[in-house]
Amino acid sequence: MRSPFEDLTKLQINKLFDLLSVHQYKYHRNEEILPTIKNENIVCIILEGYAQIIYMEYNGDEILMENLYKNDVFGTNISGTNNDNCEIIAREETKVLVIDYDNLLNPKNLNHNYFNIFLKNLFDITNTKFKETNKRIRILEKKQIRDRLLEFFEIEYVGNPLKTFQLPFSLKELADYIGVNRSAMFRELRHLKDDKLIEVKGRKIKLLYK
Amino acid sequence: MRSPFEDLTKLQINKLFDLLSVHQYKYHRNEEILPTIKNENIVCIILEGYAQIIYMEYNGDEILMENLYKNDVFGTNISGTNNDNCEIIAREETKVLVIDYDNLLNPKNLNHNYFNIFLKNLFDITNTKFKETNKRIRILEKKQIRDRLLEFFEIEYVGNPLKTFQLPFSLKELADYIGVNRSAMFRELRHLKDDKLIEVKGRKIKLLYK
DNA sequence: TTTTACAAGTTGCACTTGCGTCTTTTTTTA
DNA sequence: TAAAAAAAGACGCAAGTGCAACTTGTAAAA
Repeated sequence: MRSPFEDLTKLQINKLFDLLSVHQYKYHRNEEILPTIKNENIVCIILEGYAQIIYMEYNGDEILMENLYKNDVFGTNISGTNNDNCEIIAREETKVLVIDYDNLLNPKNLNHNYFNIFLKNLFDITNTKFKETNKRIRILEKKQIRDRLLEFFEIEYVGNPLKTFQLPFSLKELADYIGVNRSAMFRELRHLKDDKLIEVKGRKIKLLYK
Repeated sequence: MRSPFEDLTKLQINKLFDLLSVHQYKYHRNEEILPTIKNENIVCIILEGYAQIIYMEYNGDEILMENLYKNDVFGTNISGTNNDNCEIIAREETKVLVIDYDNLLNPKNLNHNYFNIFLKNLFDITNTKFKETNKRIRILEKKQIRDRLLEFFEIEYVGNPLKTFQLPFSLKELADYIGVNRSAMFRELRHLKDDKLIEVKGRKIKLLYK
């Protein structure tokens, strides 16, 4: 993950924090991050540690929305994932930087070169996240599990001449990612194998079509 | 829709176009936009007219991904919607501005105030789009039509004290938006009515719960 | 007005999927 | 190394959904 502070010196970073009147908070393992101000328009950066965005269903179910590691950017105006029904939980000792979004858009800031570098970095980082989200939309729009899997392969494969790739996560997590029941996904993977469209060895998948 | 050129004078906009060595293209009704360079990292802005992003399924189906009106921003690094399998079609006489994404991130540009204003505008616009996309993800993640509808109401309702709102589009389009079969959605709306959870009058929906 | 087109609404059926439950395998922790 | 936990894998069943085909309503075009 690219750092939002790329191309900035230590001195510039300090100036930036001052300019944006940022706040820094520290959280312990399993502590909730920003429970009080989560409805403000803010942008946050993980300076250290590891946290998770958990979405609370109206029926009480909890869904893992996002893993947040060092340099990850999140916030109401960035992803919209932390709304009323979200909890952000530190999973280890975690340091978070909080920036007011409206302050971030203040035209006066644009006079400072270090701010502009920072803005450019944020722009690039959020665009990368946005692209990932749109990939997922293309998958979730499909009505059938088979189509979702094939779309996922299409996206992961992207012209890899070996037609083989390693799943970036477990099959259980893949089921969550493509939004289907785990055991139903297993069944469909088996059908794809039976139809000689793919080969599966652990997390390694080989495409036999195309 | 907010303009990417907000807070910029005519003169500044001209300077900006020069700095970014932008290209302008003009398309006729039903002409494909940028068929040749669609795999480049670019950011585009609709200067005039109206276009659509169409996604081509591997089975030949065509899906409307996005409507693009004046001032709309799109491109490979912005939404990722225009990839290999996408066509962008002008639906009337349409003028498009094309900017090279890497050029947009060139640190030298940051010395120009008008560029920084433009960057800030783009940042804000794409964040707004990103938030919308994340709303849709929250809906599409649900496994059942009922849950998708309730999540949609949750998002549209957002504390409206009247618990009543007007659908921003037709029921057919709503079915596409929440990614389910139209007639299955109708059935589920009826069930929600039968269970006295909602009242429906045309496109007006009243929530009876909460 | 009549015609045409499209959205809204209904129904039956087949098939897909979610879900629970179970066994086996692999990985992690003690 | 053993024990515990998590992931992988399988399966039956009921519920939910997609799909096709149809009717009704409504709004635009001839």
